[in-house]
Formats: sequence, C-alpha cells, structure tokens
Amino acid sequence: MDGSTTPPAKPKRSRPVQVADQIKQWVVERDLKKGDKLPNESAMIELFSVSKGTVREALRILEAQGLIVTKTGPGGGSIVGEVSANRARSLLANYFYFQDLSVADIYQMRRALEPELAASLAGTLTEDQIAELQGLAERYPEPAKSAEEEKEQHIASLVFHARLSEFAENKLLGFVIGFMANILTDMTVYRQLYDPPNVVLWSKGREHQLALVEALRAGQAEEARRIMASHMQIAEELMKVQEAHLLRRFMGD
Amino acid sequence: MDGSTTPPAKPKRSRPVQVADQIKQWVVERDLKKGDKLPNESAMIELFSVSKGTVREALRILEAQGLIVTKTGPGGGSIVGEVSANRARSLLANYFYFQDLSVADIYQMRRALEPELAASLAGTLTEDQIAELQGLAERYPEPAKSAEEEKEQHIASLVFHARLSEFAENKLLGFVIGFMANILTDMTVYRQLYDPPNVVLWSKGREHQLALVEALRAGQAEEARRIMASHMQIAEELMKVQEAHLLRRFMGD
DNA sequence: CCCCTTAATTTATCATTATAATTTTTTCAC
DNA sequence: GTGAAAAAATTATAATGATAAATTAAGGGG
Repeated sequence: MDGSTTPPAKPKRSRPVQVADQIKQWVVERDLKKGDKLPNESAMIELFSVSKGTVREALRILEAQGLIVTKTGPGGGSIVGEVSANRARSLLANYFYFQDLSVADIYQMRRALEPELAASLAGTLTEDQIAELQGLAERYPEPAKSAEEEKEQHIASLVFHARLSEFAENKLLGFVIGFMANILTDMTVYRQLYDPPNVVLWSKGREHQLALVEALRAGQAEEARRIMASHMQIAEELMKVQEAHLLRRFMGD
Repeated sequence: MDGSTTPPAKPKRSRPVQVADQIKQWVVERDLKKGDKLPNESAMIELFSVSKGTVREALRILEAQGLIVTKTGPGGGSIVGEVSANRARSLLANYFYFQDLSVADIYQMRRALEPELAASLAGTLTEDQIAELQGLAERYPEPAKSAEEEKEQHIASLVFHARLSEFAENKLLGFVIGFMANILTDMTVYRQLYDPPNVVLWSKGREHQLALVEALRAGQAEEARRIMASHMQIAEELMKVQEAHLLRRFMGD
C-alpha cells in the first residue's frame, strides 16, 4: 500500500499554476538568464503531460508576472524575460489599490528616502547624467500662469525625481522612490484643478533642484542630503492641499 | 453599441491580455469590492465575443496578479479578491531576482525606514500588540549555543520586525519594511552556517528590542527612533559577514 | 431532525482543428 | 552571383466540443 505517499499538502493549486511553478523551477535549476529559450508548447505538453490549454494558461501566468516573453514563428516560443521596473510597479500598484494610501503616507517615506538617495548619488554621476538632470530642472524657467501649467510643471518635477531614482546604485532604494514618483504623477494627472498656482513654492522648488544638481556634481553628499530634505518639505506643502485618499485606479503597464 | 470604438494603436497585445484589461476596466467602472462576483465564463464569452480558452487565459492572468479568485461549483465563478501582501511581496521579489541586491543595499533602506516606523508607532499600539511584541522579543532568553540556534534567533528577530511592520498605519512604509524582513529571512534560511555565534551582538540586539517595546508602550517616539537606529547598526554588523549578493531564487507564495 | 445519496451547476481539463504571425528557404530575374 | 519576391516551414493563437472534477443544493430514508 502506498497510503503514506502524501498527496501534496495543497491539492488546491490548479494545474496551470502547478505547471507554471514547474516551469519556474525548470528555469531556476538551469540558472537560465534573460534571453534563454524555454521548450516550445508541444514539448511542454509532453514534458508535463498536460494538454495544450493547460500549458498556455501556465504561460499566460508567467507572462503576467513578467517572467517570460512569447513570440510566434520559427525560432519563436517563450524566452526568459527579466521583469521590468514598469511591470513591477504596476503589479505593486495593484496591491496598493486596496490599501488607501494618503499623501501624508507617501511623504513620510519620501522625507526618509529622497535625502538618502541624494547623498548616495553625490559624486557618482557622469557629466551626461548631470546635464540631463540640469536640463529637467531648467525646463520651466517661468512661474506657472495657470493651474494647467502648474500641473505640467509639477509633473516635470516628478520626472526629475524619477530620473534621479534610476541612477541609484541601490536598486531597492531606486525602485521605491521611482514607485512613489509614479503614484504622485498618476495622482497629479487625474486630479481636479482647483488650486491657484503658488509662485513662492514653485520658485523655491526650482532653486532646490538646481542647487541639488550642483551639489551632486561637486560630490557634496551632506549638502545634497540637506537640500533634498528641504525640497521634500516644500513638495509636501504643495501636495497637502489635495485630498487625503487616492490611488483608486488600476495602473496601466 | 459594439466595441469597435477601440481598434487602438497596439495590435500587439494578445487577446487574453486585452480581455484581462477589459475585465479590469469592468471592475473599476463598477467600483467592485473584495467579494463581488464577476460574470461567469459563458457570460464573458458572450460579453467579449471570444472563445472559452481566451477567457480562461485572461482569468489566469488576473489570478496571477492576485486580482481575482476563482472557485468551481454552483455559486462559484470568479470574484474580486484584494491583492494580499504576500502575493505583492512575491511579485516584487520576482523583479529583484534579476537585480542583484546586496545586504548593504537593504540596510541602507532599513537604517532610513525602521527608526521612522518605530517613532510613528509609539503610543499607538494596543496592550495586546505590545504584549505580543514583548513575547517575541523574550523568546530566546539565552545566548545561542550553536550556529544553528543563532540562525533560529536571527529569524525570530526578523519576525519581530515583520510583525512591527504590520502594525504600521502607513501601509507603504509597512509593506517595504515587511518586504525587507522577508528577503532577509529567506536569505538567512538558505545561507550556509559558517559563523560562530556572536554573543555580544546577540545580547545587545535583545536589549534593544525589549527597550523598544518599552518606549512604544510609553509613547516615547524619539526614544523609540533612537533605539531602533542603534538596533539597525547592530543588525547590520551581524549580517555584513554574509556574502554581498543574494536573492538568486524565486520566492514562493 | 439528521445523514446520506442524488442531482444540478459551474469551473477544470483535455483533444482536435483551423488560423495568424514570423522566420527561413527557395526561386527567379537581372 | 546578388537581391528581392514568393513559397514553405515553424510556432503561437484562437475557436469548438466533449468530458471530468468540484461544490452546492435538494430529496429521501431513518
């Protein structure tokens, strides 16, 4: 009798999910990298002894997670595809769709992280990167004349921060900051325009960004940290006027 | 009216992906909440004019993202299911699988965030929560006698931090800290045991946790922040001896 | 009233066929 | 020989139908 051969603890997992897990395992065991090929559909059908539909559902699962990319044609099939930052942000945004984040929550994080990023970036950027940041910071030399224009400027400012986060050597730090910039951009794009432009805050924000670029170029870590810290205060004041709850949408890809 | 209003710019998206997007839109438009039912398979086949296989692949995509849960039987079908923290962590871990995080990276984040969490938690916890934390902190009253035992203690300490993160009112802050605790736990479970127990560091770590619980109970935010900050220094020293690169695995669910 | 069996409903899986998209190979003009 | 167009081969994509499995509800003794 083979009564002791415990049928796995979770018979609840559907076959497509099981197959998806097997494929993942297959990839990890062989330490496959970004472009490496997986067996084609018919091979997987034999390999896992399941039907075509099941294999396809498994492949869609892995595709949804960003782990594979599938192409038709000769030499086609599925290949390992590293998860893009964009996809990771979308998937994470789905989680926070249900969590009721507030502007205050996001700024509590930004206050803690953005100065840290600024400090760790000081002196590590190439001249090209510095120039790009400077270009972003200088993009709107005049104060906003309308609420619409202020919105544009606000988004441009967030692009500055997003770009900065991509330069981070610490990928975790970079991802989290970029994710927040994304949320705030999203929120800004879809918000109602009811606030008059605040010229004073705009002006301070711009000065901060330019000063920050200088500090980064000069490799002054602590100065960069200090500037970013006050910049966060300004930015928070600009956002605080908006409603407290947000992110009631699914993000795109 | 039929759906011919959108033959959009991207014919590259496969039909299952398109259907998945349509379902998401369907859900968002109606502002459906956690347990709400979606149309069943055959209804969707009619609704979107696609085959059964296509609908099922779309459902697997949404399921993989944690957005729906599907059950068989009468009254079964798919329902909206809020994305669990666990699933979100898994999906994000897939991203960092390709990113080569180091222990130093994680601790740069922890140094910035854990003290902030501690401070914001001071005075906000119930007596039950405090008691639970104290129980976790007191779990190993004796220094580790073997490397194996130290590993257990280390993991217990991470459980303490993970639990703390769940109490956070700021869900973003809580998620990120919990995610890091997860990675470190994972890393600790699978690492080689080659370091002798470090009694001094262990002792300091334990004192920190107990003192932290006291500060949280007393509502002393700045004291809590200070304690957590030094605790992070200790913890980092304990981890630094391990290899710099990690997370070369897919996480479970 | 309770427990067991049966039925009804819905998803899960499999099998087969046809179609679409790509790439490779061949062919043919020059 | 070269190069471009046509044909063939390969692979995923999509549709359809049939059967299995799971779950709930209903019915029928006891």
